[in-house]
Amino acid sequence: MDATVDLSACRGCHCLAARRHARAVTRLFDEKLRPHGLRATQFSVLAALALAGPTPVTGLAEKLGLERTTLTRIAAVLERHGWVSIAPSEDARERPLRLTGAGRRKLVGAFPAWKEAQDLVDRWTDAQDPADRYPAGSVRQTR
Amino acid sequence: MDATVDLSACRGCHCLAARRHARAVTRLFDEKLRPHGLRATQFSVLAALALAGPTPVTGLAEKLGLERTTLTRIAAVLERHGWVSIAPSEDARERPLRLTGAGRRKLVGAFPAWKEAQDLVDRWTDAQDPADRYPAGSVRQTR
DNA sequence: CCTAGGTAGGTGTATATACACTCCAGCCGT
DNA sequence: ACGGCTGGAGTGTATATACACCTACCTAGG
Repeated sequence: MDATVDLSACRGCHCLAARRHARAVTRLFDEKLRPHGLRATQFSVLAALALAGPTPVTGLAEKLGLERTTLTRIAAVLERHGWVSIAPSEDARERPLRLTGAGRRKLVGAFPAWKEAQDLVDRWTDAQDPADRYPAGSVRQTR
Repeated sequence: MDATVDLSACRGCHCLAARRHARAVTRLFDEKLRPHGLRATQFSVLAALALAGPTPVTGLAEKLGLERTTLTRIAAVLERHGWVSIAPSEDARERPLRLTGAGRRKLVGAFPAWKEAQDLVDRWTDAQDPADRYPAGSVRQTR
């Protein structure tokens, strides 16, 4: 019963802009990391663990700004690959995640690829407007 | 064989920042839209269709900056709810997506909720630093 | 007409994401 | 010691996301 709403305001949707930007950047990082068998999210978790040392799931999730339960699933994949393991803890409720040797090697090996992607995005943000207006598709033109 | 890599550079990862930001913003929009039974992504698609009229999947995906196959899945959910349908086309390969009456009503009904979320993010970006450094969790403090 | 190639779209599979709910372990008061 | 409470973590379910692959349809050349 209300056709007077001005839907054109939706063109400036912050959520769409943020998601679109994240998707584009993620596709680039995934592309660079693919030869190493790592996804962008997985790289983030491994890097966070390398920098912070063994960390319980809840704390790590907060650090990364994602849901605790999401990190649980991501950690399961990383464990399956042998890149992280559960560290012992005095408090049996905690299950600190710890980078394994294989995980550290994987991370260090993938670092140059990560750096490449990171530098590419640096150059984009320098060249383009400060807002995050990456035209759709421009991200993949590197191939 | 290389422990000399400076992993601390990963603290400034553009991909993590973009994803973290998108997750936070999405959680807010989802929270506002939840009473209407809509997700942020779904709202985006409905709004895009309302503004552009019937559009083939590929074109709409480009407009929204997401993978064509991703839009296929999203569209399936929207169709299931009766909010979009396949419009006829001369070219039988194309399957233009079209907003249904129910879809338009759903969209218009959810618009105020969307606007609320949009305005909230406006205020954040005005108040905070221009980069997108939302401290983890601050997004949910509105509850 | 008929086939080769290109275009529009869907499927299989895997991961990412989050909410609601459940479970287990420690803690604390009586 | 027990019983409830709280905190840390996992599960069930649904959607989002993308790549590799597959199918259907048009169109141009023969």
